[in-house]
Amino acid sequence: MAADPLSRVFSALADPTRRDIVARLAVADATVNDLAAPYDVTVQAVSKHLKVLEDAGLVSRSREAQRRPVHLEANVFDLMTKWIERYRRQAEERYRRLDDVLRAMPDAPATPSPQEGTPS
Amino acid sequence: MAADPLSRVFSALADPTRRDIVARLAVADATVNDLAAPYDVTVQAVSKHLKVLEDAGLVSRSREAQRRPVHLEANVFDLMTKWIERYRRQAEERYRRLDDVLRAMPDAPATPSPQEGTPS
DNA sequence: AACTTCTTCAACCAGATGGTTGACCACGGG
DNA sequence: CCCGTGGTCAACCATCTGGTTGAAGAAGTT
Repeated sequence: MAADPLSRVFSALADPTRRDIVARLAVADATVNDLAAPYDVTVQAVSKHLKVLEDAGLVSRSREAQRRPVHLEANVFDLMTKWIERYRRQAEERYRRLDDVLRAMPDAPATPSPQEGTPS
Repeated sequence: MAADPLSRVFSALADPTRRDIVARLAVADATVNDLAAPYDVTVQAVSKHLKVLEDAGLVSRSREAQRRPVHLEANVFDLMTKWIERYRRQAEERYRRLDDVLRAMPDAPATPSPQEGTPS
């Protein structure tokens, strides 16, 4: 439970129910009961899901009478996006470089494309 | 284990070791033994991690003599990025709209901007 | 003060997860 | 042919996770 922030965010979104909750919170804030309605699990289970999302910083809960409206904190998405983009870009960059190497291959017979394989 | 693709990808990246493996594969393909070297866990454990990454479609393993070079499939990142961006955008849009509503508040005494507003 | 509503806490349970050890399979090199 | 190397499979273990039920806290309503 004491994992790094990135792990918590990824882990929180690794559950379909929690992703659905996030999707609905993107439209409007909602109470725990509202959020629990569509699913056939108990309210307590949804409360637990919200705790996971809250620990990940994806959601915040305020107080309003006996209700606890849940609010989506979209800015935490940045953490993930940055991580993802970094390695995606890096991988693509590497791919591009490999292409260059292949294209500039000095002692290649005649651009050995996969289609015209040497017949054993 | 039979979860939807998005859950598998998020879940796969919810582990620091696996994220580190992805980070290293973004630089260059590597064998299981190479990948296992830096961590103080057994090679079998790393092999399991790779299986998780493979099931998520983040990684592919080819055959080359007795070695099994692991390759990063960066395109699967798109799945996540799309999901994230969608709801981030939606949440920001909602935020913006709320701002508009507040700004256009008809029966407001004198344009209650956040700075000078009496926040209840 | 008593009651109802919204929510969380606590204890429990089944199944997934991350790790271990030990055996095994697939190669290439003597 | 046998052996060393690279990798996986199988069984086992501790812990985490998502769900349940039951009780309790917090804040309005009557």
